[in-house]
Amino acid sequence: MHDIRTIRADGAGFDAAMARRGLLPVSADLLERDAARRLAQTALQEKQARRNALAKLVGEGRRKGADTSALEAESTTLRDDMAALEQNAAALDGEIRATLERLPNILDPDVPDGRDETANAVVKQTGTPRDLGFEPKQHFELGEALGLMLFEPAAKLAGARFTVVRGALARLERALGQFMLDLHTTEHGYQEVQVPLLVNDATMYGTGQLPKFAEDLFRTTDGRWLIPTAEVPLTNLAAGDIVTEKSLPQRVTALSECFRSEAGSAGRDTRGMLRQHQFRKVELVSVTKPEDSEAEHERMTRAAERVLELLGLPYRRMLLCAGDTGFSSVKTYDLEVWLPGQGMWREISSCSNCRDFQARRMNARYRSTDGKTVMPVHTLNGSGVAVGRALIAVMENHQQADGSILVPEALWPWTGGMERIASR
RNA sequence: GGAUGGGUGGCCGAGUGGUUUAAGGCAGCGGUCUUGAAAACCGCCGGGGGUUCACGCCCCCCGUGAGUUCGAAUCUCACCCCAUCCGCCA
Repeated sequence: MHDIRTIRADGAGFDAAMARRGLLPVSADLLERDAARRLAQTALQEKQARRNALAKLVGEGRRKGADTSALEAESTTLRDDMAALEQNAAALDGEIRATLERLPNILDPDVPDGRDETANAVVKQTGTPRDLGFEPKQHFELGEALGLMLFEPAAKLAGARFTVVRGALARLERALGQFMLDLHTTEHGYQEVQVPLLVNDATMYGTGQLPKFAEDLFRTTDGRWLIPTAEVPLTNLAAGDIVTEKSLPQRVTALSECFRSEAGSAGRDTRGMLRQHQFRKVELVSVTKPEDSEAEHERMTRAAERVLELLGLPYRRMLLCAGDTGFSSVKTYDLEVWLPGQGMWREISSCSNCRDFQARRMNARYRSTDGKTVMPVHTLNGSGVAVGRALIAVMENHQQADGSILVPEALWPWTGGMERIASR
């Protein structure tokens, strides 16, 4: 949510920022309504002041036993005028708000121009795709051959975009999640949190899923929403709070199920478990002072990269272009992992700095140590990393010619020493 | 699902129609004292908005929304949330 004052200060600059997102100018219309709103509000407040004064006079008059009927009559006539002005101001305020809450965040100057993912920039690459010495298989070929990754039963139970994983592969996925969680809590300073997977409207609004992206979400019959990422509950932990400057930064992480309707991606990635209605993800969320968010963004992205490095997975860090950067983000790094079976780099993590955009929506603030100012915090979120996709990446990168899969050594403590997954 | 009790500033908590301009405490900030710290004492100290070059002045906010009234934290209605007990339940 944008501060109308920044638009007042530089409407042309704001329009230029929105143009980078491919949006038409809105500042002139907004400022016109803003001026009208303030006019109505000022007039209303003058009448409220008069009413307050009259009420005081009536009170004093009655105590003395004086006739106050003239004062009361004036106050009564004020009421009608006030109601009209109040309605006018509230309507304009609602219109301004309705526009503002659907406008995306202002992009960081670092973000390259571009309409889609083809304009994303490679920031760096770590590890190189290895020549396995044989024709690599895709994860679902490996999984089905092992008899441990099943799509027919999932379709029977729930439909398309679900997967049943069994046995050693199920254990491997569980190990991946535990490994990531333990890494971030013990080495990267994040506190583990268990969060609700069902949340209310206000929570979805706070992180920016609502009101614009309801069609991407699942809704329950009692009006709640299934979280598409733990970013939603983790970030909203700060909603409505004023915290002390000293308590920042706050870093939290959760391993959670995520639910996405995948509306609009019909036909994409239909084979395998790359794009599911339900998947697990370890999420990282940081709340910082404004001046710290940029450094925190790098730090968080490094934390996610560390996961891939320890798993021996080649990856590259992408800086998303204007057209590919999400609604709430000013700057996003995607981590793309190499999938030998697919022969492609695929997203496995996305780390975003939202600055004060979500904080304003959810009214999350901090008080400076000198007690003088209260300001919105900055919020950041990143996958650290997607567990289901990590399972795919481990399977495809560590597959052997015989169709077995070597378990990365980093996972052994969580796999009970299981070092290889093979059919038996 | 049923019953009862609640929701007041960063936190706790008083406040049942008009000196509430929301008491008091805690925390925080500044100061006195001290080698330093603590304690004690003194002062400052909620949020949002309008207006003003500024000082300041004004308006709104006591869970949310309607209503009654000259006037509402206080009265009425609806809704939301929390706690406890009962029922059901992993």
